[in-house]
Amino acid sequence: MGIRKSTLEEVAAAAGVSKMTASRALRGAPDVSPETRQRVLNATEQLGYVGNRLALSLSSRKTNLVAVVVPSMSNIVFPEVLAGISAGLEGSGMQAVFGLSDYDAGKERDVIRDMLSWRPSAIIVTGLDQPEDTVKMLRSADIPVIQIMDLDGTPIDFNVGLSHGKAGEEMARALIAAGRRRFGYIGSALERDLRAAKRRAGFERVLHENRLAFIGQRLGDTLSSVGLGKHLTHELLRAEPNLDCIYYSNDDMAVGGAFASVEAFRSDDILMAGFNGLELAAALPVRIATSRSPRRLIGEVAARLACDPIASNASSSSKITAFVPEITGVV
Amino acid sequence: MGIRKSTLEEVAAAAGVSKMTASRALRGAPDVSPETRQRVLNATEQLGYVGNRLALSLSSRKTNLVAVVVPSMSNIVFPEVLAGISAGLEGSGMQAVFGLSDYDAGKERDVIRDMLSWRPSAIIVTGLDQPEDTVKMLRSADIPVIQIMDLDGTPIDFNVGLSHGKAGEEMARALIAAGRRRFGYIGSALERDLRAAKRRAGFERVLHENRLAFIGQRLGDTLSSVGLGKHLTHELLRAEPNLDCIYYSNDDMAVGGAFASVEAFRSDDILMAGFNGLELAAALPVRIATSRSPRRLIGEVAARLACDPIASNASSSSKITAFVPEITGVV
DNA sequence: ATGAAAGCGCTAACAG
DNA sequence: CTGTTAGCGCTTTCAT
Repeated sequence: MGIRKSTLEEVAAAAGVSKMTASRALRGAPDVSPETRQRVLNATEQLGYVGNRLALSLSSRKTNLVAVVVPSMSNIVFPEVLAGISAGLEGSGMQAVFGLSDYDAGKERDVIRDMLSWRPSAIIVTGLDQPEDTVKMLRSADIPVIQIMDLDGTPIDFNVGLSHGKAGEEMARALIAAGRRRFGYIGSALERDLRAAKRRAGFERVLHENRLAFIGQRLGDTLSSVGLGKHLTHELLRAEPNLDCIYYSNDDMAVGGAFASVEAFRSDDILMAGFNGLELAAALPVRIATSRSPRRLIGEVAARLACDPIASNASSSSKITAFVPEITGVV
Repeated sequence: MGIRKSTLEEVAAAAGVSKMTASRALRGAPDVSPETRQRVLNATEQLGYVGNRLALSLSSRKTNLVAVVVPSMSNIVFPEVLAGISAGLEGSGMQAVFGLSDYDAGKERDVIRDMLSWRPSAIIVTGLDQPEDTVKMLRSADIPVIQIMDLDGTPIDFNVGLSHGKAGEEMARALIAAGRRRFGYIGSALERDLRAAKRRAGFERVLHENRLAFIGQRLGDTLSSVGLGKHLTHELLRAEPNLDCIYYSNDDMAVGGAFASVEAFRSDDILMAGFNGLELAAALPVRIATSRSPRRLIGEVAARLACDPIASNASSSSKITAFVPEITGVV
């Protein structure tokens, strides 16, 4: 249904040439006489011809498709990555196809298998923690695999992102240097959001190095959100009133924490620290600390690699592109 | 490159059957002997065979692809629509392909043309204000066209959304009923965000009916954001200190306005009103008014229509699915 | 500069 | 239950 549209053959007939000539004319091949080309173009216009990429790709054995798998759409971070990819692909003739894993390894495997059946020219996946069977599938696809966001692990092929372990460490160092000592932690679904778990681990590592520890914490089990962050913060502040800093699994949660601190009249004596550097966080009436993740840029770089893995790779000589998040708002 | 993988023929050979039998076995056709099926499955496993959907779709003349075009990814609203679509498609065997228009009609046309070349089974586009040539292209694609989000206009085929004109009207009525009289307006890029413009027009219509008008306004020219809303609010409050309510183009801007009101110690005597009903807005330490748009649901309904336009249509008897946003926070 | 033949990997439509 | 014959709409390759 709906797949029935005019074909190259009909265009060719209307223009009084062969399929091949029509094909060449449409693709702008050099060896077609100007008038023939014009006749073909007219016929195309006339019939409202739209090429069939299924046939094109099957025949030419290239799809110009980039498969992209991200865990979620309900946090603005991944849409921004996708926007970056979309921008990075612009003008390259490549098309992105997106799939969602919902932070679920099994679902991720299925989605990847599904996308591979379209024979994409490259695939971009989030994180480095795919189970072995997924990795095997990715390897045997025999196309460039670009793992993004995370750097803590062993990449399959290309890798663009940042070390979340180090991001947690650096944030802890900055906060301790600024004089913070009584830390709490608030996060959620860490068994699914592995990057948030790595940040927490890094943070805790530095606390221990400094003979410190989280005095209290609250862990939600639904996905992170501003409302959840606010709720858990109220709970934690009630249980542990003398914290001077709370580290959150991300900025959404930290913004909720900031709201809670305002409501509890604690915004002056406790600092909330998150991760991502959301636009929103910068506009807040109270200051929060955060590490800015260059997520849009990560998307653009990954897209560039997907377009031309050879050239992009040659120029950088390494298959790993590492970013270091910038810390702001620590006082 | 990369498109070379094992084929059905190889699987069939390895299993000692014909291509057709292998094909039937893999698709779970009823008339294949259990042992034959097992042999085929083994061969599939062995070779790491992944079906080629290009060939499948070309041959069977159906793609199970749903094309989706949204204007942007930088506002959480559209990712949520996509998540809804993704959820609504789950289990149907359909796959969504996304494209971005950047709120640009020309780009939208190109993106749509591009997507149509994949011969999708249905297409979902945002809004009702496509230029004529785009509409013509959509019509001649001869597949279900589902226009989402907006209801104010003439749909091509299916239509799922809400009336933004009425949403603006209702918000104005509610605010006036609550005693608000001195209104300001803050928005941005209204020549591109047509739905925001429709809300503003509806709002203004009701103001006029009540012999009221916007006392002051500020219009940004970049896309809406919390930071922009905050900045423009500070400006407007300085120029017009005695407003008692500001209507914003959406919740992002209104949240910025709420932050500004806190910073200006005006949060008790002025009400900020937006549109969308963001999760964030509900967690704010100050109250804002908003109309909750059922964007995720719109995505799910659209997806269902894309899967089975006949059945879905029969049950509702109409090609239009209208939602009415719920107003909250008006005081 | 143009055309004819072959085939991409799969399924539909018939046989047996 | 299984196999055979034709394509799907395009490009590739080789002629002319």
